[in-house]
This record gives sequence, C-alpha cells and structure tokens, in this order.
Amino acid sequence: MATRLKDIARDLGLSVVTVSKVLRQHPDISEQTRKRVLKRVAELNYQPNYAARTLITGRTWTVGLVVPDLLHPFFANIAKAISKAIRSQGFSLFISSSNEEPELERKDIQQLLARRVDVIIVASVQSSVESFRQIEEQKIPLLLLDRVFRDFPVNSVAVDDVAVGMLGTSHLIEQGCKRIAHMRGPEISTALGRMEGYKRALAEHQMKVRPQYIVPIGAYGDHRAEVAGYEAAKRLLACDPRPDGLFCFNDIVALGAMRAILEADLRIPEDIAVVGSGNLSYSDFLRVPLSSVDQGSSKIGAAAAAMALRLAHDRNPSAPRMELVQPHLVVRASSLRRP
Amino acid sequence: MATRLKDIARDLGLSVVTVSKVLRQHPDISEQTRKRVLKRVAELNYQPNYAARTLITGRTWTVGLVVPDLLHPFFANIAKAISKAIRSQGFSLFISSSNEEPELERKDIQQLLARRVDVIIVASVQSSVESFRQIEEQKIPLLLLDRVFRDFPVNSVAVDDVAVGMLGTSHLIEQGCKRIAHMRGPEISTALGRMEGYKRALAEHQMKVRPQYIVPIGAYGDHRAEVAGYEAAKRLLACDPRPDGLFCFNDIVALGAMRAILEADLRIPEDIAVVGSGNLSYSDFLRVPLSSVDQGSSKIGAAAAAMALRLAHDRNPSAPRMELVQPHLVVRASSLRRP
DNA sequence: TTGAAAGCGCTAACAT
DNA sequence: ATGTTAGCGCTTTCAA
Repeated sequence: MATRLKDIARDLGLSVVTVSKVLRQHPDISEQTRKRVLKRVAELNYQPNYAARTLITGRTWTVGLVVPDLLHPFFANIAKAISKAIRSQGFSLFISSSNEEPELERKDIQQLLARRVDVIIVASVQSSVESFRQIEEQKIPLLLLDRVFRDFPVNSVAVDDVAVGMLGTSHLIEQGCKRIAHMRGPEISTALGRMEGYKRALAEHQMKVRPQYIVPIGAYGDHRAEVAGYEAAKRLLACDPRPDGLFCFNDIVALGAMRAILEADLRIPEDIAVVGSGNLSYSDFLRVPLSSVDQGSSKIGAAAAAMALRLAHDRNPSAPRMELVQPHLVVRASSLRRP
Repeated sequence: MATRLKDIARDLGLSVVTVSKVLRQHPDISEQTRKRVLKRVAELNYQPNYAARTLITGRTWTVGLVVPDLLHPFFANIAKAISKAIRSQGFSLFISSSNEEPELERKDIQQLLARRVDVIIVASVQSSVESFRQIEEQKIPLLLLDRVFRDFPVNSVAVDDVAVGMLGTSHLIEQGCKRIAHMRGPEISTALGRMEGYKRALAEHQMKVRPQYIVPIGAYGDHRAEVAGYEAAKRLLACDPRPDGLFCFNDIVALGAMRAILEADLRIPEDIAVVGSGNLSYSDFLRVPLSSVDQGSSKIGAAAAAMALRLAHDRNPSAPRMELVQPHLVVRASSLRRP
C-alpha cells in the first residue's frame, strides 16, 4: 500500500492534521516541524491521495479535452500545448478522440462529467447545442475550441478565420495576382469565415468578386479532399480568363489543385500562385513547397489552457468570453513571385 | 451539487446500500426495487462519484499515457487507438506529451503515480531504467511502448524493427536492385533493429553488405533530418558503383535523399529506388510518392490497450510479457519498377 | 432481500 | 502552533 498521511504522522509523533497543513503550505506551522515533515515526506516519496482530497474539496485538478481527431496536426498541436501549459500547475489532462462522431463525443463528455473534471474543453463536431446545456447544468465550466454557436454564449478560443482568408488573399494580391480564385469549404463557420476574408481582401483592393472563381468543396477525409481539389482546379483552369491566383480553405485541397495545375503544364507560382490554409507539417517537402496560412494551433492551445486554468480557479462563473487567435502567413515557393 | 446515492435512496425510501447494489449489478435485489432505482437514476441523470468509489476500491478506472511528442503521427495514432479501445470499458485516458525531455517524462510519470492510475503506458525517452523501478515499487502495472531494456523485464508492445528492415530491403531486391544502400539512425534499439533487418535481407539473398553503402544519420528534428538525408545521399551518389536502391530508417531522411537524387538528374525509381520507414501521412502527396514500411501504429495502440486492460484487471501481477507488432509495406511510385 | 455500521484518506472548522 | 471532531460519497462486511 502507498504511504498515507497517517504513516508520516505516526512516525513523527504528530497529528495527521499538522502533516496535512505542512503539505498545503499552511502558515501556522513551526519551521522545525515543517522541516521534519518534509524530510519524512521525501524519504517515503509520499504522494497525496487525489481521490481523498477530491472527495472533500470537490476539485479534481484535471482538465478534460475532447477532439474530433487526435491524428490531425491541428488538434495534436492543441493537445500538446494544453498538456504543456497545465502540467506546471499540477493539472492532468484527460484526452479523447471522438473520431468525428457526434455520438462518441457526447459519450466522452458524459464520461468527463462523471469524473468531475474541473474544466471541459471540446472541439465539437456537434451540430446542436443540446449536450452543452447538460454541461452547464452540472456547473462544470465549458470551453469550446474553434467553434461558436449563435444564441449560445460560451467560453471559446478560435482562430480568426476572416483574418485567415484576408491574409492569404491579400498576399496573393501583393504578389501581383489579378484574378484570384477561391476553393471554399462546407457550410461551417470556419470555412465561411475564410471565404468572407477572401471577399473582404478583394474588396479592399477594389477587385471584383467573380462567382465562377469560387468553387465549393465538400467535407471529405484527406484523400478524397485531395481529389476534390484536383477536380475543382481542372474546372477553374477551364475558365476564361484563367485565374492567376488561388486561395484554398485547406492544404489538402491545395495539394490536389497543385497537382492539376502542374499536370496542365502550368507553372506555380508564375502562371498560378497558390496559398493554402492550415500549414500542415509537410508543406515544406512538396514538389513546390506550399505557402499556407498557419492557424496558430499552439497559440490556440496555449490560450485555451490559460482560459481553462482561469475557469478552474474561479469558483463562481463569470460572463463567457470569446478569444480570437490571429493566424499568420508562411510564405513558400508556391506563391513567391517577387523575391 | 450533483446527485448522490443518498438522494436517490431518500426519494425511494430505500437505504444507500440497496441503491449502490443495484448500480453494481449485485444479484440480491428484487426485480421491483431494481426497476424503481434505475428509473430514478435515469431521471436524475445520476453519475457515481469516482473519487468516493476510488477511495474504497483503490481503482481509478484510468490509464496514463506518456509519449515523447503527441504531434508525431506515430504517437498520435497510438494515443488515438488507445483512446478508442479503452473508452468502451469505462476507462479514461490521461495523456501527456513529454517533448522528448527525460526530466519532464519523469515528472509526468510521478504525476500519474500520484493519481493512482490503474496502468501506466510510456513511450520512454529515458536512457536509464531508474524511474521505472519506482513505478514497480508502487505496484502500478507498467507497459513500455517501442522500447525494451536489457536486464529489465517489463511488459511491452513494440514494432518488430528487424522485420521493418527486412521488409523494406527485400522489396528493393525483388524490384531488381543490385546495390542497396541504407541510411541508418542513431544508436537506439529501433534504428539498430532496422539495420539488422537490412543486413539480414541482403544475406538471405546472397548479397554482400558493403560498409560504404551504410551511412549514419544522427538523431535530429524533422527539418535537420531532411537536410541530413540530403547530404548523406550526395555522398552515396558519389560512390562507385553508385547504389541503385536505398532503404532509409525513416521517411524524413528519405525525403531529403529523394531531393538530392532528383537534383542530380537521376530518376526515381528507375535509377535509384527508395523506401522509407514510418509511412507518414503525406507520403502520397510528394513529387514521387514514397514507398514506406508502415509501423502499424494503430495496431500497436490496440495491442497496448488490450494489454493495459488486462493489467488493470489482474490484481496480482503475472510475468512481464513482450509483444511484437508486425509492420507492413506500402508500395508507392518511389520503388515500383515492375508494375 | 434489505440495511446498519465502519471506514477509505484526506481537509475544514473549530478547539486548545 | 498543534490537535480534535466531523464528514466528503461511496463500498464492504455483517447482521437482520
């Protein structure tokens, strides 16, 4: 059996309470006993029993994180950053990967609620807000990643997706592109924001938004997304006049588009400059390294962790707060026309 | 405050014990009370308090996982697979990313010990065995990933690295390569095993191992590894006779090697066929898609989870067990000479 | 088939 | 500065 407070107290002829106080830095302890206790604690490598502590304090010193796919660098990075940030505060992190399944996500959240984690962080694939209401009922603070709901104010940390779109598009404009196309994503806030940014950047430079230059891509897994990008690009190349710049709502789609462009014997970036979003780790290793708007996933993780720790400490909830993380552009060969 | 057993008991005019028994499927309960209790439990959405339960039973229904880098697809995949496998058994997963730092890893393990997780799974970057002895002292079952120590028998799940080397090399031989080079990694069991497999495959086909065809690569991060592969390949290309096949101990190094080969105006796979190890997710999207030996990380995760659950249930420890997962080859254009 | 009593290891409130 | 008492929510043991 592991060492208990009682053992240390007995060894030193003290009461359990005194030992407990030392460990919680209670001031009313003589320097001498403090030292004796700490010495014995070290000798026995005593570790307080969290379960017992939790039973009284109601706090578990744990954070729960649910992501759609731990394999995706965006979420892996967030998880990594959160892990790093909360460790030093004595918190541990429950992580589960819901595999993009709303039902699994709800079960995972249930599980975390049952474990009475101090905060729940979710990058949700839920379409409804129902399961979040449940969390609120349990009075466990909730923090949403990269997702905002209308009429449901909630703590959140997200990328500024409009800025993503503006950054990528403005860069293409600065590189001298005159006819910039956009591969847009499905009808979710992220993709819509990026398209909005694309349009805004064009407007700011007095450029017209041409509907035929905006091609929609569905919500696919990696491989099908690449193919979708490939096919969409073919359609774009058939336009007259042909676009000379392309901003894609994600990198996989951009990969497919580049394949189509190169196959058509066009040059990147001379004939068509390409910018993606997400800045996946392999962008450097491609035939033509892909410029990409980095969503700052570690920054999101760090911001989420900071907010989570705040929520964990505040016993009485304050008004929900939404934080936007600013993306940044990583320029590589696919868009660099003017060195 | 959350619902407690006491509340349900009061509502139904029963004792706490009876309700508790219902929830733990205790047989000595009349069908009628069982139904009444379950009904009320559902109505109130009662969740048992794990902390209280743990305090008595000593079991937390949690698994702890420490990996060097959650961002690396190999570990992300393992984490994802474990998350999936243990969820259905009611277990939750603590994950932490030690950022390749032995000191952090030890702290993470300490933290998990303090939390009394039922099993600890570690993909260790530790050079010594010391911190593992500590775990054994606490009687918490330990499971090592992808790592084995001499003279320290311990439960483990790992890739069969010799098979990795044999698989990659044999494939090159089958594709008609006569002079196969190898980029080997640093002095750790993984890299050594792959080199061993390389040598064994050559021997099996009566081919000589030529020392000048084996070039060492240090332990670098992604970007420097690519450069190291690039430079090593340049040296190999200067050999006389020039190699016509190359097996690399990881994919990043292979990427750099391919860059050097293409820059030298040689063709892949016609002049030099290339095979990597790791099967990173972007292998498909390269200029020449890279053949690679897949380490079967999801299989490792699944195997680790199964073993972990076994360890969690067995209260008295059995003899340590080592499991080897078989890798498989994914053939792509970089090595496909005969269609 | 049900329940009363005891206690897991710790902390909070209140003595001394 | 230290200790006593009570109790967190649950399970275990044993009695009814």
